[in-house]
Amino acid sequence: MYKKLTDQQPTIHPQLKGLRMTRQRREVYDVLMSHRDHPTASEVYERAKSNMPGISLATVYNCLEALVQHGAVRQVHFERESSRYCPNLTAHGHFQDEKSGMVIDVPLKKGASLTDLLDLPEGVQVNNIEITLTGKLSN
Amino acid sequence: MYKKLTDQQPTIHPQLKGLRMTRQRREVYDVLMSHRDHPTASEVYERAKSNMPGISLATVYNCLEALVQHGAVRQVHFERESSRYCPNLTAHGHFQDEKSGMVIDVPLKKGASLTDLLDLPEGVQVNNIEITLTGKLSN
DNA sequence: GTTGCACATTAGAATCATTCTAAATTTAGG
DNA sequence: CCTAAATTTAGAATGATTCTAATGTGCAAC
Repeated sequence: MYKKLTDQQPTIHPQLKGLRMTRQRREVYDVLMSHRDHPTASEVYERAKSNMPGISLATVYNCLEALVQHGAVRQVHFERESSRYCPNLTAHGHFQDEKSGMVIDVPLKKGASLTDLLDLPEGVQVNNIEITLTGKLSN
Repeated sequence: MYKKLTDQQPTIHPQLKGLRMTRQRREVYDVLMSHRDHPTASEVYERAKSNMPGISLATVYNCLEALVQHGAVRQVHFERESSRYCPNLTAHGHFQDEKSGMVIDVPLKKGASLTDLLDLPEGVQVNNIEITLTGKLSN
């Protein structure tokens, strides 16, 4: 279970080193770490408001951007739907159920590496990879 | 070299079977097949206008959607940028250069299959896969 | 070859996620 | 405690895409 960040214990989390810690960023980070689904910015906003009623949507966007830039959180995209945010930093892809819209993490099999599946041209430096699947979750 | 579709020779292309062939759909399809880069809807619109000045942007969107539904063309997404359209129907991913925005196809190594790299839960039916890489094209 | 009608096209308005703006506030270092 | 630089905020702006409703057209059936 994720333990909420407090003012007393501000930045133990390695991913947040070097990121100026504001109340709003802490709250947004807590929202992501405690639910661990794949909320959109608006969903994060709704959740954050329950603890911090005055927070604004623009701030939620700003905080999410800062967390993404620092590598504390990843952005996930399906088509041109709203960006979703994922705190799982291991190499993995995402599956979205077409009916419900629900997103789940899809781990890579261990030892597997995407880059040796792909025929990349010489001299490219890959900074980010997204693997997104869509389909039906029959169960 | 792709040979333009004509009214005389309307629908030899297997991917277009069952799709009602209008002048506009033919034009949009020709644009995609003859350049084979990864244009956005607006770029397709600009190119289509040179042959068919009266075509509208809404129609280009409609035609692209129809071609995608029929599996004649694929949509490609980078973050929340405009959708791009790709006539390459083989299994492959896409790489986008961060500086220029240019997109290139990244083939899978032969014999390779993405699904046996991934630890998918039981009973999921995968209908679509996108593999998108971003980074620097150093050369 | 003609016809009918379901499906397409069109211009412009509407939508909606996201980014921008500029003023007020807050953080963290000294 | 003070200050500079960064952050927050409400609301406006942006921009890709979709919607609307009126007009036009492909093509299957005759």
